[in-house]
Amino acid sequence: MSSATLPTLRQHLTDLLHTALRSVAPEQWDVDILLERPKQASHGDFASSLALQLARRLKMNPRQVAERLVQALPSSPLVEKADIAGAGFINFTLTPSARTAVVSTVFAQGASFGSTPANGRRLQVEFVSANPTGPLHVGHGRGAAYGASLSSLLAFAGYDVSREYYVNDAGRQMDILAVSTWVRYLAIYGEAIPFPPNAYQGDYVFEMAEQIKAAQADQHVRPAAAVMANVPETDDLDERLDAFIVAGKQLLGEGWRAIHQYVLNEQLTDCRADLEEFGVHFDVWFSECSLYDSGEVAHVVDMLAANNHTYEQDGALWFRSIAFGDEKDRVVRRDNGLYTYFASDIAYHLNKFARGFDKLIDVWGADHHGYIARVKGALTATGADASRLDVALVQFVSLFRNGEKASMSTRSGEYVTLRQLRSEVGNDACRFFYMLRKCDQALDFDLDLAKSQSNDNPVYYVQYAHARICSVLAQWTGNVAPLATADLSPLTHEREIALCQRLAEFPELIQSAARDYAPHSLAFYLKDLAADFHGWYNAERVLVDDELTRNARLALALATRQVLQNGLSLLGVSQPESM
RNA sequence: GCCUUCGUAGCUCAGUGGAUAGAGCGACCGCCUCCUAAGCGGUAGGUCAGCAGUUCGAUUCUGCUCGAGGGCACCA
Repeated sequence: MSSATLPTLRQHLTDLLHTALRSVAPEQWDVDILLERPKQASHGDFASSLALQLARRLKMNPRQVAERLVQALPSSPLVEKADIAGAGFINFTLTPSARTAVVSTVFAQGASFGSTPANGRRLQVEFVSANPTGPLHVGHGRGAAYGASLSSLLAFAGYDVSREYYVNDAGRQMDILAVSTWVRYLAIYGEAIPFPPNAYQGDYVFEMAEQIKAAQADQHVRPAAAVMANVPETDDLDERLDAFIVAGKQLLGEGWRAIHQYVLNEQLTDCRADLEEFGVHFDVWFSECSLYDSGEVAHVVDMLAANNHTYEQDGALWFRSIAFGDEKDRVVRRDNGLYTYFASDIAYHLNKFARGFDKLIDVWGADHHGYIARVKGALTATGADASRLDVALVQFVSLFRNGEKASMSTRSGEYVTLRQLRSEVGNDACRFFYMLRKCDQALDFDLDLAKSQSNDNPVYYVQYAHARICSVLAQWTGNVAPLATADLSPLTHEREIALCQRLAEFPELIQSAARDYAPHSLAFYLKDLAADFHGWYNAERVLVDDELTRNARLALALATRQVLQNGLSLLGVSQPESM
């Protein structure tokens, strides 16, 4: 059985049905022939509902149609029989050699089993893109795990994938972090200023203040009274905070830039290290500032204005978003002359398109969903093809501690960081746990469960299957290479056939998971694969005396290990040889 | 009010235009002189939120109702 046979098994059966169809009902040649893998073993390896689809069009009894189709079915060396069952299903049962052929295929293809050759299509996945204003929290962790697994999956499925992090280094949030650090720094020098309640409160702000003191000494110290002189007495907290920022810029001059640069660099470095430790790598870190420096933001706004897609009102410049399906128009340039985040985001996406990607995938938090219409609208207005942008919305993560929902405010500093989670639960369990929900589903992360009962995490179940196979192999002293061509005919038990079927599903699973941007389905597949293996392992011994049987079972075990490795590595989960 | 994600076993969640809707946890009963018991086998547990429509067939698609989360800034 050649390695090329397996991926086309489904196609082969489809061709057989097509031939039969041309003979039975030539005028229905265009009917879509669907083949599915039945849930029940008694329904064969593949099933088709073609007869049910045709019955009405032919005004015939579905079972009658099925009978004619089966009679017209060409014989195939891969098909043992084609039964008619139920209302008119045609159930194909493969020959034993066709069923076990997947084992040889896995041996032949190894780490690339399940992958698709490069299709030449370039694709960009942008994810995490958290403001560099503090440590990543467990919500970012979900985006990171999802984006990384999705990227790996798409690359495995043949796309040329670029992973990108958009660094919001231009906005007010960075100024708030800088001023937060400065106020803490002043406090160290005894210049006590009431800390703005809406500034960043986390401990890392104190640490950065200490670091700036150590590196730059007292050059940024100004009298508290001088700072407070700039801050109006008002209950508007945002207004007060902005006044602090203005005071900092005025009193410090170049020193403000130094602090701003320092905290940005510090947070970005920390963020990158955090993600790399989590096995999440980015090819490009794209700076929002660079869009301003290059003039791209101004250019895109001018372009929109030149094409009459904007108007001025209340001193601000508005994009006619309604004309492109949004629910209201949106400001691109504020009355104070500054561009909005929206403006730089339009420029950013145009920049992405200009880089030649066939498809852009943005991974956003669910709270950004209202943002999709305006971004796509603006892209359309500039003449870009907005359908080339897909947005994957990842629902929220809620943390539960002692059965109670934990606070998750970045500003207040009361949140569990990704680092804490990783150190308490472990990277593998984290990566896998995040993939146990589809991204549309809100994730309740029970910290107590994840910490105290981490052994219950399904990731260990999957890894354990891998370790068991390694253990069997270690006790067998033979040479692995010849197993590639082992006679597989001794693989006749129900569990062995089921395991082979599961292995054969892997390439299809990769395809559908990539198509649907659904890496979670890979996690569920791996659980199923591990279950099939554990069941077989308990029922049958691999290292039996009979050489033929032993070699066939070793080959099946090794093929299973290969698929576990291929799948786990896509999810960024390690494959320990012993546990 | 509008947009959006959900509603499936006691709990947490998969899944599908098809045949008898699944897993883990929890409960109960079993399995290590034998390749790792972080494992396996079995039992119990369901009005797939509700109503209507499309269809040969709907838990799946469409519409409405009810319930839960999220979003509706000259913040990012």
